Amino acid sequence: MSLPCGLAPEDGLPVGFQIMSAGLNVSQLQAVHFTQGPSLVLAGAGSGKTRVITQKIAHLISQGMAPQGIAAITFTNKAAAEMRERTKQLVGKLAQETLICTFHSLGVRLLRDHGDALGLKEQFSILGSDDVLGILKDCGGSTDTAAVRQWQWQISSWKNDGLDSSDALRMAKSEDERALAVLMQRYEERLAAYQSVDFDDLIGLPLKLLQRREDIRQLWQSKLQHVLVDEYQDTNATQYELLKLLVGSKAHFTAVGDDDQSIYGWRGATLDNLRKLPLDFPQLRVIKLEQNYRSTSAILRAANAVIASNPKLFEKTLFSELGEGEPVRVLACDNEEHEADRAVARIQSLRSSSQHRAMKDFAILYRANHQARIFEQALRKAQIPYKVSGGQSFFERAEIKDLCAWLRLMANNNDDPAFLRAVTTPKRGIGHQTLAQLGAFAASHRLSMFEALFSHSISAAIPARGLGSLQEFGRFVNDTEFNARAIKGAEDAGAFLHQWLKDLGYERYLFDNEDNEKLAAARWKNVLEFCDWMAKRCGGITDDTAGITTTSPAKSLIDVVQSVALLSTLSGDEKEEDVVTLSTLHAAKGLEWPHVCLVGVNEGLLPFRSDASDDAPQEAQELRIQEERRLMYVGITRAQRTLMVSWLKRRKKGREFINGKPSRFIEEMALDQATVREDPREKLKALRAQFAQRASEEALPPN
DNA sequence: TTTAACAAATTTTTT
DNA sequence: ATTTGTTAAA
Repeated sequence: MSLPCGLAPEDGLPVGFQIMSAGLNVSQLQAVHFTQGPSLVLAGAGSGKTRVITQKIAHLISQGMAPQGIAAITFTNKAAAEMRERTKQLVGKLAQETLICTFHSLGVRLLRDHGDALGLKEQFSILGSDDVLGILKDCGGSTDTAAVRQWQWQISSWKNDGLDSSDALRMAKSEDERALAVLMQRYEERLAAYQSVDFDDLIGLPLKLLQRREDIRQLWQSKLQHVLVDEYQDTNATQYELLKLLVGSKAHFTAVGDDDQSIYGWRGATLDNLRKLPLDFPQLRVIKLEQNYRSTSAILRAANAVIASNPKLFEKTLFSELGEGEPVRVLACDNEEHEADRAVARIQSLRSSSQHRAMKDFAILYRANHQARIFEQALRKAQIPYKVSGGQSFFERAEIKDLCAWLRLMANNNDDPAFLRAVTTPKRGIGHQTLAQLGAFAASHRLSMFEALFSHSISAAIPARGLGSLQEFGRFVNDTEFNARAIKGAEDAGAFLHQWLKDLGYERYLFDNEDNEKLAAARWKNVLEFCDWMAKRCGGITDDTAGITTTSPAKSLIDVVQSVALLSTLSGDEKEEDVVTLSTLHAAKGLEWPHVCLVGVNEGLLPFRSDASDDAPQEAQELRIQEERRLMYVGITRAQRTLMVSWLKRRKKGREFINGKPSRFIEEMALDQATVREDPREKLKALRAQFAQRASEEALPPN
């Protein structure tokens, strides 16, 4: 492949450079080579963005930059893992020195190192969102899950905008907001008492830290020579502020993103960050990657047509040199079952046609998780292997959460959510009555539940019977021998875990509490798998817990479990299985497949519409639609060779059936009328139905 | 007071 | 269909 004109870099550059530059196009090379200031790389879908980032890391190193001085920040652990892997392929072991992690794990790192400046012990806990839900229910005295979710959501968005409870209180416009701000304050106090942080704090607190402590800020600014941010369009206000403080006035950073793929507005991401970048950094170099290496022209044309209805932040048009390809297919289905059958039929027919198509070449993409179910059934019936991504994560499983709660509690006795879970698994004669009493006592004395347990005045508050079992539990948790082994026992972590499970009687507990023998066995298997995974993590070979690479030789169980809240899948089990993928559109971002079925593309489903969103102001409605449109764009651009888009003529909504309308995005794809025809088999079926009906009409005597 | 059995409600997207 | 809240039994 010939190098682009004017940029032939052979002379005057370090050895190894030519290998690295091989195969990059002009704009990609520009993006890689611009290192002396801030740059924004607008990377269209499939334009080789990960390649640019990894090549840039390699380039910086080859220019003599210390690998430790480079940070690459992503949003998901998966993206971080892939980036580390691909960097390793370019620079070898040096990749381990580079900080390649998610925003959240970077936050963890900052807080573990410097959290004491904010009154946070090193052993703080990270709360998952259902821990948070539980705390808010307790603080707000409500059991209405839906309502509390709303509070949780509002508090989270305040935090994402960089507001704390006093800001919220000051700015509150209604009585409701004031009440919520007060609740938020109570929530903050609780977290402080529990020595715990939530997901949003993992960004907000490090930001606070860098704002307040100049010494720490200096430390990091001099440590980091270049920061690369992946999926920049997904950053929220606090993440942007954090980035600015990390890079300092030198502003050596590379933001890589695509405004057309911004689909996380609902969790605080804002395109303002993209808009503001050229204003905040006038010397910003903007580079566009417009050549797509993934999809055929037919697919890309549909994608461009859809996104054309959105206002443009930066003008850019993707093009492909992979040829026209198969036309995009649109399919109208009678109902969900029919749609699932059609998707299965499509997979089967493509597989039986000339080329050898693997199962892993296919993906079925949908808007919401619950849509997966019907496709699972159909695939199972057809004996097609599949995996569901973006469903329930391994660490969400009850049995895994049980174990994590135990370990968390050992690490941080003040972790009340962990306490509440551990104290009742297995059942030890302690019920909500006793726990409510303990909780009330703890709250009134501003203690965590564990502290309250051994407080001297506790016996007055709780009947002796319950207190006895509680304190026995407390002693077991703090069993010195166990703790010592958990904290240092790195090499025999596996053996320790098994011993501990036995002492706990966890296996018996699982089987006693589940009358379905098989299910209990599956759970137990999960537990064992989890233990193996933990043990491996503690082994100290190469460790990348929560996306942070550390070279420390051995880690304790406690260290490992503290980052589990950030993980969703057991990393390392990413074995390439030859199976069909079922995925939400959100979880599909960054991935690609030769053949994609985009299903349930209905008005109300793909531009998603909830009853609540109806009475939102006009402008907000429009922004919502734009984000849904980007979601459609993401879906279309996942496909390499063929794309089928289907919609439902009748669909279930809640309990009853309603008539379905094709999504407005289907029309926006501006396909040739000829391609929007129904599948030939579909026609045949319709004909048959007509025939049958006519026959029955004839058979029946008129009236 | 605890636990197990039973009834009812509920679905956007996720670090 | 799964999961949460309520009620009844132990």
